[in-house]
Order: sequence, then C-alpha cells, then structure tokens
Amino acid sequence: MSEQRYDARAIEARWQRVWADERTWEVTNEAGGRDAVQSSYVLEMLPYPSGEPHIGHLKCYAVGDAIAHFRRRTGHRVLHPMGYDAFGLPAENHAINTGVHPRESTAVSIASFQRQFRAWGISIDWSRELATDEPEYYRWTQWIFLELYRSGLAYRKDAAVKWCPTDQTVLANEQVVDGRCERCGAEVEVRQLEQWFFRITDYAERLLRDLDEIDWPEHVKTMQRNWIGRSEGAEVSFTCEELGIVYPVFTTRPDTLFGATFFVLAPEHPDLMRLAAGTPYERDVHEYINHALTESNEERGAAERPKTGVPLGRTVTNPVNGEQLPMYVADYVLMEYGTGAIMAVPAHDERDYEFARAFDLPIHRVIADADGGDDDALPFTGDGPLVNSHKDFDGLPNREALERIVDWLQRESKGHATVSYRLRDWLISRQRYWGCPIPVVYCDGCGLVPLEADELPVQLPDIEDYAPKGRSPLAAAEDWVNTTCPVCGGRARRETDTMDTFVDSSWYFLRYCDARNDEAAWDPAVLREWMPVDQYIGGVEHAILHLMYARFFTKALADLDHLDFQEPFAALFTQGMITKDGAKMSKSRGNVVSPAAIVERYGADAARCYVLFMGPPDQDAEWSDEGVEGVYRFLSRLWRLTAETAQRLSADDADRRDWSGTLTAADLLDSAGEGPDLQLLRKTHWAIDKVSGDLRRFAFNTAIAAVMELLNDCSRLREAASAMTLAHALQNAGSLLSVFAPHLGAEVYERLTGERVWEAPWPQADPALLESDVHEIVCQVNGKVRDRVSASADADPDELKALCRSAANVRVHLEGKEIVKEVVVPGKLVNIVVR
RNA sequence: GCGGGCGUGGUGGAAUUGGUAGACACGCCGGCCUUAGGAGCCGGUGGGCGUAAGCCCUUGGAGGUUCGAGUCCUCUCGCCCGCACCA
Repeated sequence: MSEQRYDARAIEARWQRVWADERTWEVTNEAGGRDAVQSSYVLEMLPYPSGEPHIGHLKCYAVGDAIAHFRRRTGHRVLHPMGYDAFGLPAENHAINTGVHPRESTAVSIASFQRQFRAWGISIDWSRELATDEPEYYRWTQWIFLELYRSGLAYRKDAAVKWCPTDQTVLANEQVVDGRCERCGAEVEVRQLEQWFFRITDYAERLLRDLDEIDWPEHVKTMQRNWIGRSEGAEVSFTCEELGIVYPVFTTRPDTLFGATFFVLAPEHPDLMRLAAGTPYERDVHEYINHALTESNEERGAAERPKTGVPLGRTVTNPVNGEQLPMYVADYVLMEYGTGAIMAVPAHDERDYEFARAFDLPIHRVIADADGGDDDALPFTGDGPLVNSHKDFDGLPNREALERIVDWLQRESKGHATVSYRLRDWLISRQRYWGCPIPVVYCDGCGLVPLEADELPVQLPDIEDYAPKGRSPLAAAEDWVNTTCPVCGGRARRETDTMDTFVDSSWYFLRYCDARNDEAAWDPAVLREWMPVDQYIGGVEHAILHLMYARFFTKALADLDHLDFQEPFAALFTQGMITKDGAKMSKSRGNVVSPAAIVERYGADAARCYVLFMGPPDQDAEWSDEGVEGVYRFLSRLWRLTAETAQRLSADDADRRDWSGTLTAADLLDSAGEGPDLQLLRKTHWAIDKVSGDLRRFAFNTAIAAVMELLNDCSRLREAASAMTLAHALQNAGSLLSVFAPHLGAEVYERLTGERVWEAPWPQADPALLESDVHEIVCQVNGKVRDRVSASADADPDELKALCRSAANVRVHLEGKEIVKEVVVPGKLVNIVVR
C-alpha cells in the first residue's frame, strides 16, 4: 500500500545518493577555453553561514538551480559551485559571549548549510567548495591586497571616518544606512583615524560607464548610478586676499557665478580657526564648530532644518567680477563632498536662498525666466537667459553661457571644467579579530613594509580574549604582533586590523574557476573558460555594497593584467524577499519559516516548487502554509498517476512495444483521430513550448502552472487516452518539472523510460502539434464579445466574417443595425462595428 | 525634493506583440468514497439582475487615443524601494 503514496523522503534520499556517489554535477576545466564547448557559469551569491539557511536561501538556490539544470539540458557545460563567506562579526560576537572560537562555530554552521544544500538536491559541483576563512583562500585575498597596494590602489590615510560604537570598528560609507550601522543598527560616530582604503574612486567613471554593458535589472543599475553620483561642473578658485589663501569650489552651475553673494565653508574645514583668528567672530566660530561636531549625522542631515551658520569676518574675491564675498561657516556644507567650500548663489539655489534670508544677505538674480522676464519667484532653478552678469554673456541662454564661462575661466586660469563624484574611497580596515589579516608590518627603521607573496598567508593567530577595546583584539597577541622586518631584519609589528569581509567576497567567483590551484590565485587561461559569470543570482540588498566592490576588484585586477575582462557578472537576477505576516522574517518578530521543517514535512521538491510558484521570482512574496500543501498535492498527483500509468504500460503489451518516448500526431491520428489522445499530445507539446519559453524569461511561476495544467489534462483524460499517450505526457511532465523538482522529475522519468532525466536532452515541442486545425473565433459586436464560432485554421477573412455574422447571438445584436466596419484578426477574432 | 517600481476576484497571482480579463493555485461551497478524515476523487466559485438564455458592471480614480485598452497617452490618488542640505 505504501506504493500508492508519494514518499518524498525516500525518493529524494535515493536520488541524492546517486548524485553524490556519481559526482554528477562536477565539471572539469577544459583546456580549449570557452569557444570549444558551450560553457555556462551559474552562480548564486556567496552565503554567510550562520545557524542554518533561511527561506531566502532556498528561493535563491531554487532559482539558480532551475537555471543551471535548464542550461545543462540545453547543451551547456555548467559550472555551479558553492562556498561560504566565513569571516564576519556574528561568529566573533558569539565567541565573545561563549568563548567558542569563531572557527569552530563557523564550521558548525557550514556543516549545517552543507547538509541543507544536499537535502535540497541543489546540483552543486562540490569539488570546488571553498570558505573564505581557510588560509588556502585568504592567502590569495592577501595577495590581491598586496597587488592593489603596489599599484597604489590600497593606501593609508588619516580621515574623518564612521565608527560603530557597538561593533567597535570603523565602517565603509556604504555600510552606514541613515546614520546607522548597516549591520547592528547602532548610530555611528565620526572619528578622525588613520585607516586603510581602496581607491575605488579612481574607477568611478568606469564603474558608471560599464553599467551600460551588462544585463542587470534597471533598478540595480540606477542604485549604483545614484551611489556613484556623477556631477559635471567646474572648479573655480576664490581667493581670500587678506590671508593669501586660494579656495577652490566645485559648482555644477558656473553660469550663476555672477550671482554669488557669499561664500561658505564646512564646519570640518581645517582653515576655519586660522581664518577667524583676530576677527570679532573668533569665539562664535569656535563654538559653532564644536557644536556642529557633536551633532549626529542624522540631526545634521535632517531635510527641513533651518539654516544655521556664523560669519568668519573675512571675504573672498569672486574671480569673475572681483566682488568681495563675506565668508561663513555653516553645517549645510559638507566636508566630504567637493572641496568642503561653496560659492553661494541665493537667487538660484534653494539652500543658499534660505541661508541668505536667514542672514539677511543680498540676492542677485542673474538668470531671467525662460521668456526673459523676472516674474518667477526666487530661488529660480530653471533655465533662461543670463542677465546682470557680463556684457559677453548677458542674453545668452544659461546652458550655453555655462560652457562659455568655463572656457573663459580656463583661459584666465581661474578655474576649469571638472567632474565630481559622490562615491568615496572604500575603507577596508576593521578593528576586529575574525577577518583576513592585512599583510603588512610596521618596522621601526623602514616604516610600513608590505610582505612578499611567498610570505603569505599571514595566518590569523588563536587568541584568548575576543572583546574589542577600541582596537583590534589582535593587538594583544604579542607573540604574533612582534615580528621581524622582511627588509632589514629589525624589529617590526604586524598590522593588527583585519579586512572588511566584503573584500573576501569581492573575488570568490574567480577562485571557483580554479579552486584547487596552490601556485596562484587562478590560472588566467582557466578563467577564460568560465568568466564572466553568465548568470548571477542574489538579493537586491547587495545592489551597492557587494556588487560595486566586486566590479571594482575585477577592473583593478584587469588593469594589473590578471584578468582579461572588465565585468564579473554579465547578467544579474535579483530575487524578491519572502515575507511572513507582511514583514521580513526575523527571530525577534517570531515569524520565521524554517526551510528544514518544510523540507522535512513536504520534501525538498515541494518546498522548491512552492517558493518558485508563489509569484514572479524577482518580486517579494508572502509565505503561505496552505500554498506549500497545494504544491505538495500536485506532486503527489503526478507521482500517483505515474505509478498507475507505469503499471498499465507493463500490463498492456500492445502499448509497450516500440515505446520510444516520442510520439507524433501521425502516431495517433489513424488510431484516435481528433480524440483524447491527440488532445493530450497537443497539450503535452504546448507545455513543452510554454515551459521552455518561461524558463528563458525566468517566469518559473507560470512554467510550473503549465505543468500543472498538463497534469490536470492527464487526470481528466486518463481513462480515455491510451497508456502510451498518457506515459508520453507524464514523462514530459517529469522532464520539464525536473528543473524545479529534480528528485521527483528523475523518478517519474525513470519509471516511464528507464533513463536518467538529467542525461536526456531537453524536450522539443513539435511545431505541428502546437497549432490546431480548428480555431475558436471570438465574435465581437462593437468590441463586446457576443459569441464564439469554430473555424478551420486556413479560413480566409471573408469566410470568418460570414461565419461570425451568422452566429446566433451576433445576429441578435446586428438586428436593425448598419454594419460600418469589420475587423478580422485571423485565428483570433472578428469585430463587427455597427451603428 | 530627485530617481525607480507597483496598484487586477476573498487570497497569491495569470494575461509574452493593443485582440476572449481572472490561467494556475489557495480558500470557500456542493457532491462522491469512507467506520472516520487535516486523505483521495468529481463539480462550482469576480460582482449585480435573471428559473434560464442572456444582459449590465469590473483591472486604484478621472479623461483621452483606438473597431478594440489591464496593456498606449495625459492628469490624479495610494503603497513600496533607493538617494537626499551632494553645491
């Protein structure tokens, strides 16, 4: 009797054993490069192993695996590897609380991830598995660091940086969201510290431009464009004559230079006290600066906050007209952007306008309304002709004047055209233990000394006390810290900061290609076969951080001749979040759905199909327990009908003979005419066509729905159709479904054909079976459906018109009316327009 | 404020190029089978009117283009995401 039940657990265990024993999903590196074989690299974002995988992982791998299977079955050699982003704070914080070494707790999590990924039946090439905390891996992370250092792309600088008081470490700009630590949510502080940076800003232009070359979702590209924040403008020099200091400012509006009426420096500007010294404002400036620096970013950044500031008691000369502009310090000017100083044009800038009103400063309009008048309220930020500027420019449309003014500044050496970016250099040092050591030492004699490649890896030592104390816990490991200088042999101390874990994940996709190479990080010839990644899959939360860093690494390494491509991920797919009770799943909310529990109860195939069936995979979707059950019922029905049909097939010798698994209309026409067999055969080929098309456009939800439709027809026609036709339909259902439900797909296929579905080519729809000889034609009168008629596929428009006019309900609606027009869409509809 | 996206039954969603709105599934209702069902099978299910045939309404709202609009255009309302005093 157990034969009659769909036993997901037994079926899944059986096939997982086959795949593990036979290493089914391993691929070798072919010497021929990617032209020789159709190679395809399908990759999901590197998981951070913490506890066990959540439902988002399941969805991500269900998507990636469907793509990987589909590509394999359509003739590609597919690289589909797995690894772990194993360094990171959660394991370290756990160590602080429990004393368990992060390496141990991470290993436990990794084992749990491995177990789950196997239980889900994901087709992974396990021979390339890696973890970023292994010395065999981070040795090469350190090597890349040194390559960047030698080319000037890694450097130390003293800067105002973001410090997370909870995590006790500095953060990159990208890791601060709304003034808070992206990881723990604590409000960040600003500290002046010397830190390690990667010069990602050198790549701003290329990171922006090359977005046009890659097949990524538009919203992700937009987010990156916003983050890079390119602005074209000019740098213009203003001079404080009294002190003889030149202040360059960046402006996107050099056309408004003649309207500048004051000048503002950021509170962090280093010259402030020097400027104010000896003026009556010295004390006020001092107080203002102190106050500004104690305010949080959030307070300062508040949009509708009234403008504040203090005069400096000095003036600068406007280079275009020699006017003396009073200088101010005000916190609406940011030190991080541009030069930390601005020329203020209140007539044409909202912020400057507010400040001018608050401080009763003059407002000089220099751009007229589009029609030349001056009726529009100030500040006027639109376009119009220049006025009150200079005889050479007055009257010119401002956009044209802008260019002429920049040319003129350039000739006069008062300024030049330039481009400014919002993107900042990537701060990569962290004052924490569980990360990749930075491979440099500080020698008493030689100063900062980078290690040589053959001295790598700098191993992370074991320590007793993980608690951060404002500096890396590594600083307390005296035996490790004290070393000798590789240059002079003298006393030296190791760098005790570790790298941001985003460094580890910025190149792992390269390592997979050549994961066991212990001579080099990779062999460029091997990379040529697989890179760039053909399809990358992951959450949109990495739209800026990981995806920008990985692109930067790829470009930098290409410039250093280690790679011969510019973009790591040719195509990107971002899957939507699965929510529960309308919110993101989280332990604190108590709305977490455990994939392990779902797989335990319904099987991996049902769990995988459900997360894909929920809706379009790039959209967020709400979890429903009833939904999984529905999919489970569908799989059960497929299994039962397969078992029943297999039995019928073996009992019926007539149907069994010459069974090849391929049927055509001709096979069935003489025996069955237009009966149920042909109907089912047509539906089968419709499903093949539908699923193939849907897979190409990542419409997994409708692909699964199509297999459901096919199965519904199988059920409906199971008595009427022959066992052979039914078997053909079910075999194809199993074959199509195997990209989503690989275990049951394999089981169904094997039962009906004796073959392995993953070795079978992807089914091809027979075009002759996709088109029916008879079409149902919709009959509309004035655009409203009034009847339906059937017509042969080759009926000409006049026949269709006649057919429709005579349809019973159409005649009712034509009664007493005059036919004005008839529109015919062959094979679809006829619309009769009447008056 | 700027940029991007989304509004379709009780619910998740489908409709690929302007051509039958609501595929598929959940839920619900009815029936069969069963000692029993949180199992299985069959049927029904956008709203309104009607015994029925059928008619009217319906894709956030208002206009428009078209023989025909969920789809295109204009305006508008609501929600979500990203950036935000970036000069």
